[in-house]
Amino acid sequence: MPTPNRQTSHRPGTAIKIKGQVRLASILEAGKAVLMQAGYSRFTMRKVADRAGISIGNLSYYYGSKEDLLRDLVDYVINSYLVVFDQLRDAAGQSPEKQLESILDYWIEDLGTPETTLFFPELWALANHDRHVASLVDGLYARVREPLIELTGLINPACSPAERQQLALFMCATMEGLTIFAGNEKPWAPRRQQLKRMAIENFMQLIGSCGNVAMRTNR
Amino acid sequence: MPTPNRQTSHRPGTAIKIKGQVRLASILEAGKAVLMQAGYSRFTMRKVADRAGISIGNLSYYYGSKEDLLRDLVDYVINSYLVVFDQLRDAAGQSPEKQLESILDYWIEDLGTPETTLFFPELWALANHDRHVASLVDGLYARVREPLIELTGLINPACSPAERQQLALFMCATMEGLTIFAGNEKPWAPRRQQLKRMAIENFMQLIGSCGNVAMRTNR
Amino acid sequence: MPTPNRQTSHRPGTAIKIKGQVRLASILEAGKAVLMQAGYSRFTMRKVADRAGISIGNLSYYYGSKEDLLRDLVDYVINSYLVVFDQLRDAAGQSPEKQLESILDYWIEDLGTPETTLFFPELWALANHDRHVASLVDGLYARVREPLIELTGLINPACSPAERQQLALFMCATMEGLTIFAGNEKPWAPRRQQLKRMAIENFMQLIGSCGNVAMRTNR
Amino acid sequence: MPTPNRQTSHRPGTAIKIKGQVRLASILEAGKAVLMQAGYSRFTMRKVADRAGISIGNLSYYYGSKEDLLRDLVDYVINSYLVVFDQLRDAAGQSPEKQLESILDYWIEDLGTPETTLFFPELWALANHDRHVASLVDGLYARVREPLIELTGLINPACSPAERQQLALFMCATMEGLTIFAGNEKPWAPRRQQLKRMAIENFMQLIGSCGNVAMRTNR
DNA sequence: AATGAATGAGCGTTCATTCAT
DNA sequence: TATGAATGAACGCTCATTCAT
Repeated sequence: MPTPNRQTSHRPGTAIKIKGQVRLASILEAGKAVLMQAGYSRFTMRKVADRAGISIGNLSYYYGSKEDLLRDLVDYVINSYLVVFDQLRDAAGQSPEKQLESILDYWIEDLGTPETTLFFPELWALANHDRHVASLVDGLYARVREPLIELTGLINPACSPAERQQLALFMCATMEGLTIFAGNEKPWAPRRQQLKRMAIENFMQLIGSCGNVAMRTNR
Repeated sequence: MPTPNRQTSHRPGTAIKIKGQVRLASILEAGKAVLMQAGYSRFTMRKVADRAGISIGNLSYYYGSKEDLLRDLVDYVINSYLVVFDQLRDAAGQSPEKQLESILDYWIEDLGTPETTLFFPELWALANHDRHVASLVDGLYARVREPLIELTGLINPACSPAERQQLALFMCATMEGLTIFAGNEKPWAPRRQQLKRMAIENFMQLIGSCGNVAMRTNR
Repeated sequence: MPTPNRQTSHRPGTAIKIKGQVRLASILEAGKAVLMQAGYSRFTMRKVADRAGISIGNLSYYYGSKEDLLRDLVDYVINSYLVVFDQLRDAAGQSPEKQLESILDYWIEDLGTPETTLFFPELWALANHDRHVASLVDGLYARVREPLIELTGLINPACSPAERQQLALFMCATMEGLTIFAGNEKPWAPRRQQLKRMAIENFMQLIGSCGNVAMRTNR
Repeated sequence: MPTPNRQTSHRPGTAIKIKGQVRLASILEAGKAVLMQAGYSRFTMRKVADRAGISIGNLSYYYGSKEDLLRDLVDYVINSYLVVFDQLRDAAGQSPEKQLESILDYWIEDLGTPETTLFFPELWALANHDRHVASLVDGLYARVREPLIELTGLINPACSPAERQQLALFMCATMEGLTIFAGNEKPWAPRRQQLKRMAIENFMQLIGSCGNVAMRTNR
């Protein structure tokens, strides 16, 4: 499995020396914090520069435009999620059911963190207005579905590839939807564990019922 | 079932004559269009005024601040969803299974419209940074869950109230999550019908398995 | 002594009926309050209308422009001072010294009121940028000096008319200067009585020394 | 005697290089000119920027708010008066009477300049609505009274400290009051020299009569 | 690699003013 | 007389961006 490839958008010729690379990282971390705390509508170059402890002039040296910064930022954050997801996948070694359960378990715990609760809605809204962000988001979810598709096939070999993809998408939808209701400080946050159990049991049943007559009609 | 109550935030003393009320409506429609097309980060008073065909001065006459306009706008759009949802509920007359199916059917069709696809992600992002919007959104979903909870109880009387609430929330989460993946012009839009069928079958199964031993443990 | 003539600037054709005259008076009172509390830089038609309990539209019916309102307002307030001053003058009947003393006494008490402390500095500043206000202010002080000039002549007949005018102006200057330092809530307000005594004694001495060699040279 | 301390309110991090300091000075000069010519009610950031020959953006770079600019401006102008006043005090070397006379002479000449005639009434009006300006003005006059108090004591040692303070305040009041009547282009401007002589003689007499029975009663 | 200085467009908002009713 | 509705200019201020150093 390949390490996620980052597509950097910073100004060519910058971030060449080590100091520059460190600075770049601090800018992206600052940008992430600002985006999460303020939301994209109040996401400004000044705030990012301030939080990174540099001047706006210097920020402009690395990112010639706000758009470039945003894209790099989205790419950066998405990749950090992918890295973790890939690690999760590698650290398997158990039955496919257990592996799936552990992925879902991690996912639902993560969706309860402030980072994920705040970041993803911004991402979804952004994707609706920025094609580049949309394609990054698509790429993220495609990668996230990969282990789901794989494990679904292992759990129930009767599942066709198309069914497995749809199942993976369905699980994704439920999990992302739960972010809105059971994310950090959300009304259903106290019931997160029960929702987790319901999701896992439901998904297992769903995978099990795959290949049935009902699911094959009219497709 | 009560008609949704709108809490208007426009400047007191305005929208008193018919002309003003008409204008107010046109402002809210314009605001909705701008919010959907441009996203909240590019949602400006001038754009709303332009689209409503009035001057900024006149927009300010009705809404003293952007915040007021946004709140009224969110309230207005949310209420228009509630109105439809309440109609859906009233137009029942069939078996609870069919009623649930028709709600889900409507829901998934609606989530494929540009309006819903564009509006809701903005709402989720906004709710993370504006308490007032957050409470309006909470209210919306509470109302949306009502018929779900009711029908779940009719379909499977073995379901406890707590279970029914959780089930309703779970269904909500899945549907809203599908907006991101199968909304208007989204990658999975062509598979919307299959996803609909999967959702309905899955939810029926889920409701049916309610009250089982597996779901009752550790709660 | 003539009653002060008010030069009204309200729109011709308005304030014809009694209701209109009453309204006009309430507008002027409202304007006075706004000017004192907010200062001219924050003196707005809206605030005046609000305080008068009418709409801006109706305020515009009476005063076609802010400038007109301001002029009428200044005229109105100035006249109210003149009315009191004239009463003071009429209610004399005592020795000229006592009369002068009673005028100065009233003056220094008045300068301690919030109205006078707040209104006059606005007037002085306004007069520097509005010729019309300047001439109204000049008229006010000319009238105020009249009894001073008269009494000075009665107290010390050796005073030439020119000297008497200069003396009256000098007294005016001191009193108005005291507004800045010993007006309402000003640092020297607690010492107002001592300052009053100092002023009265000093002016008496000054009037007494009029006609002396020292004051006549080089003029 | 300490050099007056300026408390600058410009945005931290600006005016660090020489160019910035020069710009700051030009802004303050521009601001002074605008305040004097237009009055505070028409004192706008744009006018100041225009007069300083810079963009509003750049003005905002130095002063984050109009309030900050105004405070710095008042502080700046007041300090320029204090600098001159302190020089006047230092350049003594003569009899206390002559020193006092030279201060009053300078004062009354200064009050005839357009700068002083226009600036101070704005200051008095401003002080009524802005606590910060009020305290700067209080500080100014406290410093201005210092040499007056000192010289009064030298001229008439019978004067108690309290009497000397009151005398100094009284002289201040008269001089500031004269600004309104005999300032630049004011009706009494042609009689400024005679008023000066009257003031000086009067103050000398007043100082001389200090410590008398009349002045000591009831205090 | 980094900064302070500068720009100009655009923001939300307020304002005096006008007008139909 | 009085109001609600409407305008458009101007306000203070923020913003992304550029540039010289």
